[in-house]
Amino acid sequence: MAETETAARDDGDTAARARTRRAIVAAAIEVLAGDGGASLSEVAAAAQVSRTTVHRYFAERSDLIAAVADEAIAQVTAATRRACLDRGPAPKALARLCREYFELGSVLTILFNGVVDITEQDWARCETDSDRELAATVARGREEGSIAPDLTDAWIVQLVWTLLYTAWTYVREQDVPRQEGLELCLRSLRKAVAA
Amino acid sequence: MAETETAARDDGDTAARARTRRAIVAAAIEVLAGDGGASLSEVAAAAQVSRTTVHRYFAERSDLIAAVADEAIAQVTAATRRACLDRGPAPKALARLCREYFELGSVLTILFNGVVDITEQDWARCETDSDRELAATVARGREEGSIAPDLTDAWIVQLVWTLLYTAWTYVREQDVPRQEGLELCLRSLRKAVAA
DNA sequence: CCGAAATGTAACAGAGATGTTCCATAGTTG
DNA sequence: CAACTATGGAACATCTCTGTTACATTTCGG
Repeated sequence: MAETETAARDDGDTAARARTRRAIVAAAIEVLAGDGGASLSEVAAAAQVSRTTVHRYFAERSDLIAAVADEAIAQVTAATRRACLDRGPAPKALARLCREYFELGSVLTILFNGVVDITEQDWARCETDSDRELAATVARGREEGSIAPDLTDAWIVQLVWTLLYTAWTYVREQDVPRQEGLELCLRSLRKAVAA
Repeated sequence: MAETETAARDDGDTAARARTRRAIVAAAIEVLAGDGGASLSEVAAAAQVSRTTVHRYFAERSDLIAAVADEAIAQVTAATRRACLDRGPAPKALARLCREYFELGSVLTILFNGVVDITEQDWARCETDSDRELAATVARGREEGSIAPDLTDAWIVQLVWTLLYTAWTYVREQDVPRQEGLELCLRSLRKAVAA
């Protein structure tokens, strides 16, 4: 949900093409979250489209990956906005952000695993605007005295992502209700960063 | 260090062959930690051995992967033993374990990423004896009242691995001293699991 | 309904990795 | 030295994935 227009439209697309393009990107996110090295055939199958069609929209594999990255970042940006990080106490804001990010599911995995594999370089989530907002909130909390002064911004940013990823893994592998995973994540984060 | 005999010897190996076999497995661990889909040529190059030689020791790729997995688990088992989990307060024991695991470096990454990719199934670290020991220590801490009663064993096990992985990533990406990453990891874990 | 747009099917060439074989060459050991 | 071991190098078939092309078929809007 919340597929706006970043990688969803190539401006020049008809409605039908836009639909197909989004279906492919969405399928790619799901498939690549499970296996970063998945073939285009698998993506095509997941999108219920022929491999040829995938190539019609994304000439090279890297083009699809780029679209996936764009879409993922767009979704994270939207989720960050919805969290209204500048409102209320910093710890509460972090919790709101986690709840929003948690809903992103596969997008979370894609980003955590370093844009799938983009250049095989595993540069993991490079600095995004969202990460900077998150870091700023952490800094605010530290000044307010609600966040531990001995933890760096970068560490806490990393920690948030890690805990979310852990929660998803936990839910998937332990076959536990989503909400339970999320609650454990929130509890652990709150205690870990508390002043 | 601590390469005992799990995947290092095929019993029937001369000293020379055992050396080569271990060099290949060690190189594979390093290379595959960086890229789970790395080719055998890359592994061979890293081991300073020809690709042919790699195939002499490991007929198929999956054989090498299996040897890597065995070696990784052996190292984790040894590290777990060194931590003497049954000694002292549970939180202290967990910290000792983290310090030991942290030293494993690439082995950590290999296991965290699900034995590289073994069957492409991303079954991530399945239950090992070490994990069970870790879980038992957590349970002990909970009974002693030193570990939060509202966090499940499985969650904390997952958390330990994730935090270690995060610490490594943090050190690598933020170009920060190893010890600083480790300390942040320990501090976060201690606070997160505290009763 | 008709035509253009969108998709599917099939085939192909090329790149890269795997796994195998054969032969040559170091190294080691008796 | 001589025999044996371990390794390197090159060549090969095979496989999978990628990217491209040509042609047939469906779909949908005017």
